[in-house]
Amino acid sequence: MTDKLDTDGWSRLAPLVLREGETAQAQVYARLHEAIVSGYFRPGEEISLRRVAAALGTSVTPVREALRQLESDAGLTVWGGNRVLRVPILSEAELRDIRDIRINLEGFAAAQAVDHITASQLRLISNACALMRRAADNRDADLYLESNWRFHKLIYQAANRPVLMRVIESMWLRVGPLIRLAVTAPFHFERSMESHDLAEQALKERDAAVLQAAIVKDITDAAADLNGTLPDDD
Amino acid sequence: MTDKLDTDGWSRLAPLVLREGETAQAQVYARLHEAIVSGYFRPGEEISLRRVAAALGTSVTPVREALRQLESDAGLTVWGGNRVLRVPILSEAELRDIRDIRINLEGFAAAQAVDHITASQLRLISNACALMRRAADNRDADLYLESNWRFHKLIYQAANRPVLMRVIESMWLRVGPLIRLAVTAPFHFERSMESHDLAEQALKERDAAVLQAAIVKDITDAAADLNGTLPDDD
DNA sequence: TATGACCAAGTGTGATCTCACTTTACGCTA
DNA sequence: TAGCGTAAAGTGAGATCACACTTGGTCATA
Repeated sequence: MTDKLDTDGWSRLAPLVLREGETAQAQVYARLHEAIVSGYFRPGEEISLRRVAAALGTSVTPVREALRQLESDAGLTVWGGNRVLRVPILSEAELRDIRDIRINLEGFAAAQAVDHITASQLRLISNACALMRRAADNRDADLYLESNWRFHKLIYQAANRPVLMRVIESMWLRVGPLIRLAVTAPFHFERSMESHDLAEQALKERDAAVLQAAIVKDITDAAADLNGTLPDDD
Repeated sequence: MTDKLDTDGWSRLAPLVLREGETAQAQVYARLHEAIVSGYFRPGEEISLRRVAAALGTSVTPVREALRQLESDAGLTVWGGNRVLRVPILSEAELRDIRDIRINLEGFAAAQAVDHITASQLRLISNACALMRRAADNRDADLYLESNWRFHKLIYQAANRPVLMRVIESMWLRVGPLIRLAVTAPFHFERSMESHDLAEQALKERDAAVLQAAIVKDITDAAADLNGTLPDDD
């Protein structure tokens, strides 16, 4: 049993600490959301109500609502006649679809960020970029993915667009399980960091056009690497 | 009791007909989704678990999951400390946010549609546009809203982008409760139909740039009218 | 040994119940 | 009459149970 758990993401799901003022359902959702974005679960892996409930130490009720919510966000999809939930296996068409949405929205958000960004926000972004560079040098995938998301998130948050931010997050949720596989692509770190450096520089110079182009390039390159992780024939 | 029901959207919620192969939860979600997009509920109106369950003839369990899903789509939001769900009252910032997302994504989808659209799809779109024109002439808000959504939906569907379509739908879900109020704005029908005619013509001529511009103009004009429906001070 | 039938374990779904909390309305008191 | 306090009704949250269904393995049979 334990050996099975060690090979997947279940072992990383620590029991819930119930805080007052926050529902169990919201915490379950947050845990699973983070787990999926971080790529703890492999594409195609089954997510069982009772297993999640057992791992998190709650009943199935909050878990069901959280899973339904994730299904609504397309972070999970129902599978067979059994209606079991699985981490989605994206098709090439869906991946292209997501890439183009990201290009449109994240490019727009980045351009908007230039007008509103503050010095302290810029400092946080630089820190995230530096952390990401160190992770890339050390080939530390976990740290890289975490700081990569933080880097992008901080930029888009500077645009001060809550609805837009939420849509962008949902796109990351969809590609989350794949990103971990993509960083193993040859030269992924190097090419990705080129775009990130470019973006950071453009942000400092408040050059919206260059920043947008850098973000678009980053997304395009990443999508190409993601495409390489797809099964050849399916 | 009945007089109260007639003034809001509850009376339009007919009891569920349970079909096999489809979960009760999915049907509840579909019913409420349609009701919100169609503007059956006013912004700020409370949606109670037990009232929905009673109206639809099910227990609260499927309703809770459906409502949670709608909350995830931002079709509903939690209100006070009571955690009661309400139809969202959009702020000016959120409305602008949604407008810009729509401009980016629906403009892109329309441009993509030009390359893929078939003759039969074009015919359906023309039909929807004609229906919408008739509704505008008759000042028939219900028919107008329905055919308006069908018109846009058919165009975007021609782009053949499922993920993109879903994101666009979620934006319409958010503005749904407001749209019904916006059609009462002066000259809304006339101005809106100008853009629609322009879009239909561009689609026939397969002119992506003109089509995209027409869609963007339609969204921009509608957003201006929607802004007029917001409470003056809140 | 290969194959088919059956049984057990696991799955999501939906109903029901209890609980804590908020809101509302009624009645008592000053 | 105005104000306050209490009780009742309504709210969502969470746990638990029964049910139908799928899946997996095992055992018996050919």
